[in-house]
Amino acid sequence: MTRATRKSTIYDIARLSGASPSTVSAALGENWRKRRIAEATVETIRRIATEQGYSTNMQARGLRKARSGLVGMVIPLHDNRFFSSMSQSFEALARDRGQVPVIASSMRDPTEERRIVETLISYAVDYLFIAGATDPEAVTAMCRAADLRHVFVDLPGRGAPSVVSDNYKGAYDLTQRLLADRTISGQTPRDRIYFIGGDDTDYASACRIAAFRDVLANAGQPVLPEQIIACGYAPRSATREIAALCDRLGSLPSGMFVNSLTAFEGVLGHLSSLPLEAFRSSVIGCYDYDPFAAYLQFPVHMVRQDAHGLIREAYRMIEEDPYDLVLTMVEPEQIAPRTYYDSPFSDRG
Amino acid sequence: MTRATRKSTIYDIARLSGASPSTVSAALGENWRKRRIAEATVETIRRIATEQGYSTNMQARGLRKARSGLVGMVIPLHDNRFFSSMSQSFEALARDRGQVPVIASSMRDPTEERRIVETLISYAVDYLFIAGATDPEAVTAMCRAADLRHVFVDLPGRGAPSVVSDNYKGAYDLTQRLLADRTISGQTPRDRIYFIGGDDTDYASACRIAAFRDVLANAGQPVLPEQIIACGYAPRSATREIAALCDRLGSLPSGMFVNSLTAFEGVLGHLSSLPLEAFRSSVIGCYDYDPFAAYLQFPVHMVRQDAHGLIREAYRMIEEDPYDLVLTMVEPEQIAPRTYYDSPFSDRG
DNA sequence: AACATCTGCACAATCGATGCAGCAAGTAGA
DNA sequence: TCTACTTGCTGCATCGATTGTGCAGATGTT
Repeated sequence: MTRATRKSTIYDIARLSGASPSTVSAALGENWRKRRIAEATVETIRRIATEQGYSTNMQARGLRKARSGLVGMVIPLHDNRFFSSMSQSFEALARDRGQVPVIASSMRDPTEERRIVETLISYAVDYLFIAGATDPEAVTAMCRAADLRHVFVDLPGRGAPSVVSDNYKGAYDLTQRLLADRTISGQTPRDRIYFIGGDDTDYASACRIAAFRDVLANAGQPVLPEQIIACGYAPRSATREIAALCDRLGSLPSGMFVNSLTAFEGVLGHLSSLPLEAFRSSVIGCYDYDPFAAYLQFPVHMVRQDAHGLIREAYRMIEEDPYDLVLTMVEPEQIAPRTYYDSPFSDRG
Repeated sequence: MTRATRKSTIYDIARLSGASPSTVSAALGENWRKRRIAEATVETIRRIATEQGYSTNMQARGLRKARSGLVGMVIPLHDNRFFSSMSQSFEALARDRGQVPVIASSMRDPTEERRIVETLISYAVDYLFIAGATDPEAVTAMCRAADLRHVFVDLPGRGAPSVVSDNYKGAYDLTQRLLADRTISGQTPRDRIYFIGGDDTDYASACRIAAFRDVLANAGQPVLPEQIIACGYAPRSATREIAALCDRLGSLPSGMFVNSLTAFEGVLGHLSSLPLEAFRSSVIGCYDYDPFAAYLQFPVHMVRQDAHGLIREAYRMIEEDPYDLVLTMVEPEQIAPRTYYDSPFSDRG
C-alpha cells in the first residue's frame, strides 16, 4: 500500500555513505581489494546498501560491460517431456554459474527461430544454446555477426559445437529388441514392422529411420517405402495413419516403432478401439519415455533420452577453450517394458 | 569464419547516413512522425540499418526507458505437464505483445523464489507472473519496493491480483464421480476413499482436501484423518504410502483420489505388482491429466486444469486498469475414463 | 518587407554502473 | 629533509539509446 519509492542506485548509497559512486560500485562488487578500498568502508557501504534494499541495475551493468549475465536457450516446445527436462537442467546449470537462463520456444518454425535469436542477441546474452534448430546455418550466421558463442543441441549445426543424442544407436537397439521380442514369442511374422511418426526431413528422425532400415536389412527383411510412415508429430495424424494401416493389413501390424510420444498418443487413440487380444501378436516400441506409457496393458519398449547429459555436455563445450567444432554424442537409455500380457501389471525389471 | 566485427550502433548508422544519432534513433523507432523526420530520411536510414545488420541494444534502451521489454514468470518446475503448458501459453501471449518472456523455476523453494524475483527485478522486467508461489507476501513486498506489477497464478497472494484454478470445484466434482462410480458398480464399499499425494500446507491441495471432505461428509461418510495421505509430490513416497495402506487394508482401497500426476506415477509403481482383478472393486481418480494415464487398463477419472485459461486471465488482470486485487477462478475440466474393464480399450467418450 | 509558422533536423543531457587515471596523505628509506 | 612508494579514495569518460530543447531555412501572411 505504501507508495513505491524509486529504486535506489549507487548514487543514493554514495550520498548516504559519504563515499563516491565509484567507491560504492567497487565495494559492492568483487574487486574492491584490487581497487584498494578499506575493509571498513566496504562494510559500511554494504550495510547501507542492504538497508536501502539496493540491487544492481543489470541493464546499466550490461551496457557498460557488454555482457548481460543472461544465457539463452531456444527449444521447439515447452510442452514436451524431453524439452522441458532440458529446460530444467539448463536452468540448474545456468544458476550454478550465476547466470540467468532465458528459454524461448520456436514452435519448430524457422522464421520464429530467427526472430528469437535476434531478440536474444539484442539482449546481449552471453551464450546461446539452440535445441532442435530448424535452420542452423542461419543461426550460426547471426551469432557470428554478433560474436556470440553458441552450441547446437539435439540437432547438429556445422558452424558450432553440437551435442546430440545418439539417435542411430538408440533406434538400432530399439529395433533389435522389437525383432527379438517378435522372435521370442515364436510367431511367424505375418507382416512387417512399421515406423510411425516424426518428420523424415528432421535430423533425429532421419538417423532413427536409417538405424531402423539397417537392422531390418541385416535381418534379411529390407524395408519397403510403405513401412516408413513419417506423419509428423501431431497425435491426430498418427491416429489417422495407423487406422488406415490397420485397414490395409486387416489387423495390427506385427510390430511398430513409434517415433515420438505424441505420435504414440495418436496411435493409442486408434488402438483403444481394439480388443486386448489384438496386441498379443504385435510388438511395440516408442522412442522417448513416459512413465504412464510404460504402464499400459501391453508391453512397450521405450527409449529415454538423456536430457541432462545433453545439456551438461553442451555447457562443457561452450565453456571450453578452444571452442571446437566437435560433435558430441550422448547415449540414450533403453527402458524395458514394465508390463506384460499374462500378468498385465507384473514388473519384469 | 570471418572475424566478427563489433555490433553496429546508431552512431555507426548516423555516420554512414550523414544524419545525427538522434535522427537515427527516431527513424528506427515508432515516433519518427512526431519528431518530424522526413519520410525519405527514414527510408534511407532504415535501408542502411538493414544492410549493416543493426539491431537495437536492449540494455541501452532499457536503461534509458527504465523498461526492459522482458516479462518474468516464476514456476515451480519446468518438468511438469501443467506448468510447462503454462510456460507455452505465457510465451505465446508475451510474444503477441512484443515482449520477451523469461521463465524461471523455483523448485518450490522460498529462498530460491526470492532470489529469482530479485534477479528478475534487477533486469527490470515489466511484469511478473508468479505461479505456485511459496511465499506470496515476500514476493509482494519485493515487487512493491520495485514498483513492479505482478500477478499470482495457481496460488493466490493477498498483495496482488490472483488467478487460480477452481480446485474446490474440480475436486468436488471428481470426488462425486468417484462416489457415483462406486455406487453404479453396485458394490458395498468395503472401506473408504483415500486422498493421496500433495502437501496439505499448499493452497491447491488444501482446497481439494476441503472439497473431498465436504462431498464425503454430505454423503454421510465423514472423512477420518487417516484417509488423507498428503505425502508430497515424489513418486517414491506415494509408492511407499500406497503399499503400506494396502498392507493395512489387506487389499486396494475401494477408492483413491490421487492428487497429482507424480503421486499417481508412484501409486502405479505399487499397483503394477497387483493382478488386474484387484482393480475391479476400486475407483480411481487423478487430479491433473496425462494422455497416457488415460489409457491404463482400468478406468481413471482425471481433471485437466486450464493452463492457457489461467495465463490468459492473468495477462488480462495485469494489463487492466485499475489493477485490482481480485481473485479470479478458472474452471478445470473433468475427463472421463477412456478405458473400462470389460473391453479394456473401448472408448466410452 | 516584416513577421509568424512550420519543417527537418542536430545538440546535449540522461539512465546507472564501471574502470582508468590521478591525487592527497601517510610511511619508509637515505 | 627530500625522494619513492603505498594506501585509500575521487573524477571523469564511457557503454548505446532516448528525448527535451533549440535553431536554421522554407513557407505563408498581412
